[in-house]
Order: sequence, then C-alpha cells, then structure tokens
Amino acid sequence: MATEVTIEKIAQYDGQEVTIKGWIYAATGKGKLQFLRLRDGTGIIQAVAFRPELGDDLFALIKGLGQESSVIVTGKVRADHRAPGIPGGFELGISGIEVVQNVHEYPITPKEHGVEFLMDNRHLWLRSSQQWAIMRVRTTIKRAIIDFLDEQGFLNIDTPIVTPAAAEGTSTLFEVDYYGDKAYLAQTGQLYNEANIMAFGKVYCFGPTFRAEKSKTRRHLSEFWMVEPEIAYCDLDQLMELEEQFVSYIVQTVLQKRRPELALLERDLTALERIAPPFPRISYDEAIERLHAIREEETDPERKEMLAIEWGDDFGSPHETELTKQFDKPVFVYGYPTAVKAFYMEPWPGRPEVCKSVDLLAPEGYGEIIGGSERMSDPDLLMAAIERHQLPPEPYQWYIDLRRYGTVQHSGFGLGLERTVAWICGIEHIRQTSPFPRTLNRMTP
RNA sequence: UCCUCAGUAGCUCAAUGGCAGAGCAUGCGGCUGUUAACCGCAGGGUUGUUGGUUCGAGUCCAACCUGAGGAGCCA
Repeated sequence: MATEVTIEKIAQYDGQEVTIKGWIYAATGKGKLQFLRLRDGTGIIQAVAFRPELGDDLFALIKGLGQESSVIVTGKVRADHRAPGIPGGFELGISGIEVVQNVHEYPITPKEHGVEFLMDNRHLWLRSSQQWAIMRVRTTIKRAIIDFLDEQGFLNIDTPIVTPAAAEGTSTLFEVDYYGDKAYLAQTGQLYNEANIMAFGKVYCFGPTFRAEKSKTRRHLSEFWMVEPEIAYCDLDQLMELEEQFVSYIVQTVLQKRRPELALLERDLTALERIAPPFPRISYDEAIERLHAIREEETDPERKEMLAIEWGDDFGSPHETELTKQFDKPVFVYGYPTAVKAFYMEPWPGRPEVCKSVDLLAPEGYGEIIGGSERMSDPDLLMAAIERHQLPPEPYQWYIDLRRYGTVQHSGFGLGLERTVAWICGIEHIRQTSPFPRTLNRMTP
C-alpha cells in the first residue's frame, strides 16, 4: 500500500502514489471516465478512474459505487486546475480501490432538501460540506476562546451543571429530580465564577447551559455553550476593553485558520476583516434616542409599531437589528435600566435607575452575543436587591458571603458560542452551528 | 402562549371540484474531463389524521397532529 495521507495535506504529495481512506461524496462519469469526489474528514478531492487503465471489471466496480460508499483508494496525485474539492486543485488518478462497503440509496442527495428532513437526518447531514465547514469553524472558535483566555492569565475553573435554584431568577429552567429534591440545569455559571475569582483572580467557565424558554426563532437553542470570564478588581470600562479584544482575537483567528471553510460558506470576508478594537460604545439612553429617530423614518406602519419603545423598556429583536445596522462592527450598549436586568448588577453612580451592564450586539442582525456587567460589591445593597426581586434569601447566603469577606469591584460576561459561530460563518439559523441541536421541537437524533 | 404559512413518490415540488404528474435519487443501457453532467428505458403513491359537504375531494368546510417563520423571553 502506498503512503497513507489526508486530503488536507494533499499538496505535499504532488506526483506521488498515495492512499486515502474515506467515503464517496459524489460521483459522475462520462463513458470510459468516472469521477469520484472523495472525502476523508479533512477535505474533499476528486479521484478519476479511466477504463483502459483499470480494466473493465475494476472500472465497472467503481462505476457501481453509490454515494457515501466507504472506500480505500490508491492513486497518483496530480495538479489539475479543473479538479474541484477542498482545498481543491489536485486530483487522484485511481490505480486501485478497496471497497469497504458499497452503499445504495443514501438519503441526502446533492439536490435541495427541506429543513425537517435534514434535521431528521442530522447524523448524516454533518457529512455535507457546508455543515462540515461550520463544525470546523466551531472547533477553531472554541480553541481561540481557550487560547486567548489562557494567555491573559485566566484559570478555567468548572462550575456545576446541577444547581439548586434559578441563578438569575428570570429564565425558565429545566427541572431534574435530585434524590427526591427539585434541582435545575444551570443557565449560567456566573455566581460560582464570582466565588472562584476571590480565590483565583481571573477565571472562566466554558460548557453547556440550558434554557427551557419556549423560544422558536433562528437565534435560540435549548442547550447551548457559553464561555463566562469573570475578573476581580475590574470595572465596566475594563470589561469592555477585554470583550473587544476577545471577540477580535476570535474573528481574526478564524480568518487565519479557516479560509477554505469560510469560502465554502460564501462568507463576506471583508465584513470580518474589519473586526478590530475599538468597538463603538453607546449608552442605553443614546440607543433609545437612536431608536426614536429610526422609528420616525420608518414608513411601514407594521414595522413602526414593532419599533415602538420608551425609556425603561428592554430591547426586542427588531430594536437590536435596527441599532446594529448603523454600525459595521459589534456595538456595545451599556447602562441599561436596573429594572430590566438581573438583580446582581452594580448601580450606576448617582443614577440608581441605571446599572453598570453592557451587552455586545453583533452586526448584520445576529443579535446579542455577549451580556455582561460589573457586579454589586456591597453586601447591604445586594441583600436589598435580592429582596426587591422577591428571591428566596437562603440559597444566596454563600453569594452574599463573598461581599462580607474581602469584597472587591469585579465584572464578567457571557459569550454565546453558537450565536458567535452563526455570525462568523454568516449562516441563517443557529441550529446549524450545533452538531446535534436541541430546540423547542426537537431532541433527536 | 400568540400571529402567519405549509404538509402529495425516498427528496424537492406540480395538478380549474372530474384519469395521481415532473425533476432528482434508485436499477439497466450509451458517452474520455465531469463539477447538482447529459441522452434513452424501467420500477416507485394510505395526497398528515379524523369527520363533513358533493354524483365526484389532493383541491371546499371543521377539528386535531406535525413542521417552518416571526413575536414575547433570552446568549
């Protein structure tokens, strides 16, 4: 057997006889010629069978191979500008083939399919080139997140997934039975991060999180991944600086390492190349003024109704989308009304109706990718806030303790992995950014 | 939870209330440069479910089921 290689590195083997272990992605032919597009998990390459070279029997065998047949192919690598593939530009002149399994009637054909059918066949759909490219980008984003935070001196400290109560008292949670007691799947690790920074300075947790909200939109999943950095001795301005560096690093890393995948997804790269600090910062007050101006301009009465907003209201997704259209980078909106945010956010100095919160809204209508804030550091203020939100005080005793024993100014944020992947890949729906997404209507396959 | 739309062959979709159709996929035959090839032939149907109107329902009516998009909520 010739040298076993991966398609990703095929250019290094130009002119050599090599073996590739993979699957048939697509096949087409013309008389004595048969073209196989072969994939091996690292890329796609065209393999060409020519009857006079292979003999009638072997050629007939190759011609009879169905889509997704598993094969071990040996042949000579040659550069050819006509050859499609990823990375492309090279093809394999087949000299031998071992058929591991010949497949017939593979469900996903190279034609159009509906969403329901594709999601029912998600276990197979992942083999399709666009889904494959999205997952490759996703793993690169995860790696970039970890690399950036580790280099900045953060410690990755895990937080529990089974929790006794709603951390923020807002979202709907998945309930589980915990030895006869009620417990809930975590919607955030933040409160535990706050304990951890007082031990380790800068920490992050990165894992799955769960929301049982009955949201049915292109931006929501019931199970999604979130990275949550938390920093001691950090105020809101320092937090925004960290966030813009973090997001820029992620985007630039993907641009550097996943160009073929972004090209396959037909992503507009110039929109990503712009992503560098500083990002625009607008206050909630200014955002409301901008939204009033946008609403004045709107002529469609239905849209005008949707864009109605007054100071004190939280933004709906139409508001977020219109705001982000005014910028070509992610935009910070800071200083939200205290009433629409979680109980633990530090009040704005001199303006108790506003809190030191900041959301980062992605451009091109992808919505909120980061929510963050400076946390309350005063124990009495925190207890008052818990009371005002009508939360049971007992489960929060340990959280209040953090303010009793060496409290410091501190801040943190959470970045939604799937929304970030959707934005960077430029894809329509968040469900394609998770290998096996859990949504309101689906938990299979 | 609310609003809008959809459900017909494995898949994507046609069919004025009057014979159930096409393309792709599959099988067979043809072709030396294909990129979702092309040409010919063949097989393939409980029209989401239940009930109603009608001489006759894929089509009209009602309820239900399933899915999609949006709103709210959120990352």
